[in-house]
Amino acid sequence: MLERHELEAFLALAEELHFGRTAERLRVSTARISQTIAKLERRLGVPLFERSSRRVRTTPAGRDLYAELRPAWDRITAAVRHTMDTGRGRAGTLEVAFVDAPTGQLLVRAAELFRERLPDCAVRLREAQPAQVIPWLREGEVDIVLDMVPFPVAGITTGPELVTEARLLAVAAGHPYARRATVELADLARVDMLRLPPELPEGVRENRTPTTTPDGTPIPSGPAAATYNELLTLVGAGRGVFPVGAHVRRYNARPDVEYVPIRDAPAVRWALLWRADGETEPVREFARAAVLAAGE
Amino acid sequence: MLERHELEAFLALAEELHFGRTAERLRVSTARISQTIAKLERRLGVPLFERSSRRVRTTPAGRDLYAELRPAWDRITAAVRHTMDTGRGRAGTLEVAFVDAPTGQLLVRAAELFRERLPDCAVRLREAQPAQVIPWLREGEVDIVLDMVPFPVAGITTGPELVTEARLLAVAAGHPYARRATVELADLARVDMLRLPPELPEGVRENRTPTTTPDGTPIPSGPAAATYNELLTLVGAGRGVFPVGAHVRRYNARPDVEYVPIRDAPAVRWALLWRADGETEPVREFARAAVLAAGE
DNA sequence: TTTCGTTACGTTAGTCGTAAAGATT
DNA sequence: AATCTTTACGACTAACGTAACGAAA
Repeated sequence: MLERHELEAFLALAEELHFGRTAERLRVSTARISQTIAKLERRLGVPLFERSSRRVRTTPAGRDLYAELRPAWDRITAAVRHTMDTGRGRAGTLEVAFVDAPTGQLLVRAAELFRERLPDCAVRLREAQPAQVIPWLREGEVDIVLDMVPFPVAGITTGPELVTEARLLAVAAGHPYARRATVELADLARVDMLRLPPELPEGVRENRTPTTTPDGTPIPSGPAAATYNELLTLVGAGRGVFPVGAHVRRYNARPDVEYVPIRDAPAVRWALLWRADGETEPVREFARAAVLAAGE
Repeated sequence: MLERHELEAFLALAEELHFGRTAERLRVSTARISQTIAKLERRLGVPLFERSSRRVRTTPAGRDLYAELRPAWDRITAAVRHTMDTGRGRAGTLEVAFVDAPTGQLLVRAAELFRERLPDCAVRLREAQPAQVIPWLREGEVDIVLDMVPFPVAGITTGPELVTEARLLAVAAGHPYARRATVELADLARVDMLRLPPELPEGVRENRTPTTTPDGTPIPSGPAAATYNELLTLVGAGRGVFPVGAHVRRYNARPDVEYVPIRDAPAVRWALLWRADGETEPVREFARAAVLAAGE
């Protein structure tokens, strides 16, 4: 027994001595920390913390346990990190994915620069669908993904921003907006916004496809779609609109879709993502190479 | 990352070098070991084992990882055990439960003997319903339960057998079997067998309330009930029959229920149960005391 | 043909967040 | 009254077993 999440909750709480900060640090709710610690104490049969709503302190048993657990757990995480570093290191294969086909171009250049620095580490480049990004990173299916940010997901690190571009609205060629030079966020209240798949967390979806205009007016929802081709096909068929980055104008020109700048929308930002505990030397090196490639 | 079950699967497989034995040792299916290791290797990006259907060997990376993880994990488990021992030890409270009221008598005597050996460790005795035994042990709500065995549940240890007694069939006072000196297992095919709650695992329920006679004839099922009082009430109301230990004849005599020995049924055996990783000094001491109390 | 590891799939335990309640200063 | 922890509850992830499959001797 003694699950990983219990161990980490105990160690973090013993250091923070505050449920709220512990929860924040571990990116979970305070309720979860409370219940995790309570269950652990029941199982061990010993109170590990004295707490009131004002003060949290370790008991002697908690102090002793912490003194043993902290170094042992550090040793385990260090060993795992070392295994990852050497295994996927200079002789392994770095798995890199991109979410939107055109942005993949940047990664090809990055891979060339990367190869000069770590010639023995191969790079494999593939496309990921939006809903695959999180499970693929979590399961180690890929090491790095180039995706839009912000990407507020626990356990996933956002690397340096590589590209910033204007945000355009993809609309059907025959749509009234298609003839305008620009639109505004407020205009979205009068069109249907296509949706990303429900597997994506709320924070990510809201950033890509807002549900309200800046003044709070709801934006109607259209159908959901899993891939960019599906989305653009739906746009072309007049089923709704979808915000995209400016590069699609060049890479995804289609007769049935027009792209209109959204005057007051925040820019589209692209960055590399990786598993927080998967930050190996090749990952860091690839991130450096990608920054160089983006600056060219 | 690196969950407890992954860590233990890795360590066990590195020692056994055999998926089947590893699964058996950890009390899970071989399929689970295979998938757990595969996922771990994907996340680390390194093969940890070379395997064919004939031979399993560690890779160099697996060997190195094992050398670090084994001592660190041992240190963690030892620290947890030490915390449990001292916390619930000589100055704590041992939580003991029994499933069937009359068998609780034995525990009262055991608690007296226990107190002579560990005078500073209090004993609290309570009754548990059949469906509570597993969650109560798992969550540390109780440390020891006196229950019928066999009790084939992962993570729960069966201690020494304390009592063996004849198995009787509880039948309604007016039932034809009530006038017989004995019945046989084959006779069960012609009555409704009351059922224990579905939360109980298959192995435990089948032992208490068989679904077939020895020659494979199905035994009809009656309603399920959660407590012994409910069960006996249903028996008295003619809703079905239920196998019990001989002690109920003395402790649960009721006008509406008769108890008839089942000539060819295995004896009812009682033993202490505890969480496999909750075997603290007080637990071992209480088990010794219970053996002495049973021998009186 | 037997033994052993892997893949596929449906089930369920247990972790999760939200929200409301309770406690302490 | 404000701040912090605990309890309650419904949702969903992911670990689980069964069973069918595939590979090696």
